[in-house]
Amino acid sequence: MNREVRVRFAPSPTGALHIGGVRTALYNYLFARKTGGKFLLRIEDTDQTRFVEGAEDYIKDALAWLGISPDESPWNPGTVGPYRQSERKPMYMQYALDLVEKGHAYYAFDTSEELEAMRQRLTAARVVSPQYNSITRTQMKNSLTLPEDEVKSRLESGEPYVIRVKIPRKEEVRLNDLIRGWVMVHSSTLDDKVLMKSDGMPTYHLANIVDDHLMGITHVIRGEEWLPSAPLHVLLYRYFGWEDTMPQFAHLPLLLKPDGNGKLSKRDADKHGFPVFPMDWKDPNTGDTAMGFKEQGYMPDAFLNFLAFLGWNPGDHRELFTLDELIEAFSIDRIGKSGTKFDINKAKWYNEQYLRAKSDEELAEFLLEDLEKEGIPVDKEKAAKIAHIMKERATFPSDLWKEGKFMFVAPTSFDESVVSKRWNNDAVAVLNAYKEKLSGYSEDLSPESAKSLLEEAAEINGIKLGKVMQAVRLAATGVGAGPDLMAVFSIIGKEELIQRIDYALNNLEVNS
RNA sequence: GGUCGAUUCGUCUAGGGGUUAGGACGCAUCCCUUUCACGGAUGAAACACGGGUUCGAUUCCCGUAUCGACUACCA
Repeated sequence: MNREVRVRFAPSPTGALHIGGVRTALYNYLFARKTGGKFLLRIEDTDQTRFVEGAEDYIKDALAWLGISPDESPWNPGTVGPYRQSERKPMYMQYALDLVEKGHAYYAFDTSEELEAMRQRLTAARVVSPQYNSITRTQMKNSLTLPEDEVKSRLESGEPYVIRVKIPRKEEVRLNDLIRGWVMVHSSTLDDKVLMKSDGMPTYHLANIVDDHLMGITHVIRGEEWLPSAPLHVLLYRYFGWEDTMPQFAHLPLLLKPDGNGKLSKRDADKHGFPVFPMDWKDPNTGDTAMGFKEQGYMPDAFLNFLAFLGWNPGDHRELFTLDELIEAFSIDRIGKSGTKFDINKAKWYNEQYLRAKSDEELAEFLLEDLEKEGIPVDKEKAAKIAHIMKERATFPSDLWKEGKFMFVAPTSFDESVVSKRWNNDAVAVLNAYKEKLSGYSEDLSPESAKSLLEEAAEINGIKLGKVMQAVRLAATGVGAGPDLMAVFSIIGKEELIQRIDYALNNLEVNS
């Protein structure tokens, strides 16, 4: 039985797509591409009370930003649609009924108060885990305990009901997880989960089995939080008679908080000042905006590379992978088992690697954008030159402007520690001489000419250039560190440089 | 509490019955250099614990501990 691989990413539109979800989508995508299969996107919106406006668009946009493109989705449907569970609503009841007919499910009429009372009763009786199961269902109001005609009349009268799966009392359920190996669970620890809710919508458990079956899903790659309910899903496949086409399961390790323990959450993001969402997300209910990797300056290829390595590795020492290379190298058996703590430093490092690999022209585009916002007109050629000397020291594209601001704006204040250490009579003498040399120089300043003029200025004063270099930098940029100074001079130009030297000479005092 | 899962440097991880336990991020030192950064070199840094099995265990088995997930008419 060699079916075409079909995998799905099935988020629910209840808010921004979490980074863990993005990684799940990525692994599904990589697996599909690697195996020549299909990657589907299915929206799991069976809980109408949790629907959040804009969440679906967010999922779509976030995946698009990263280049994780579904082969089938609500926006480019294939032949097994619809791709939103809310739109598939009419399909589910017949399957639930089929299970009732086969004796694997039953109607239950208990109100939430009655359920609560049951739990309290069991807790009081010191039952360790109060649940609706093979024991307790005999004391509840359902089609197993009620007379047949009463069940019928309740159903006909329109009384609200749910359909629950009837979990056998004693049975060993086993499943062979692609990542974890054999997992065995005894049915006595499972409960009679609700399959159909009283609002006529299926729960996740029913919907995902029915849809995965109908959509021809061959592999279910999802988060570890689903592992405990996986045995239930196996049982459902069996009850439906779909065991021979049951997908294989792969439960991914969780993404953990960087410190301490627990699942990575938005709270951690705020605490540590890094994003957990791919893009900015404005909560329509609170109006709060949560920051995204995109807006923080992470580039999609870098972010993807970073994400792929959170729980997976290629088995060799390579670190930098394009999407195509990831596809080529990917395999499920190289996914780790244990939870992965989130380290934003690694994300930054990846971003730096990708930033440096970009051409000066590409980076100039980012810089030009920022400059336009600041109202500073600069031509492309100059922007590219600046990008060239700045990119080795930038983490984000926005650093080009932030760290290179002095290229456009003359300093009006000077780093005190550098002033006190380096601003001396020698520096003043050299700068005065340099100023004159510059004034007498008729051509455009190149890095080479800037340097030779400076060397001359030092020489006529009998001063070694190295001794005053820091002061020269200070005068021109206001700080003691930065990219190659002669390149900077060439870029800002002769006139600007003279003005800056003048300003420094007039405003800085030589300490004795 | 119960069920399930996990456990190699601070972090991400490779490895797997006999290794100087490898790499990456971060950190430190040195080199390069007009500074910072980049780059290069070097260094500190790990098999959770206890029992087995074995000539030999970090690796296999069993416990313990710790951490996590799940335990809804949420997904």
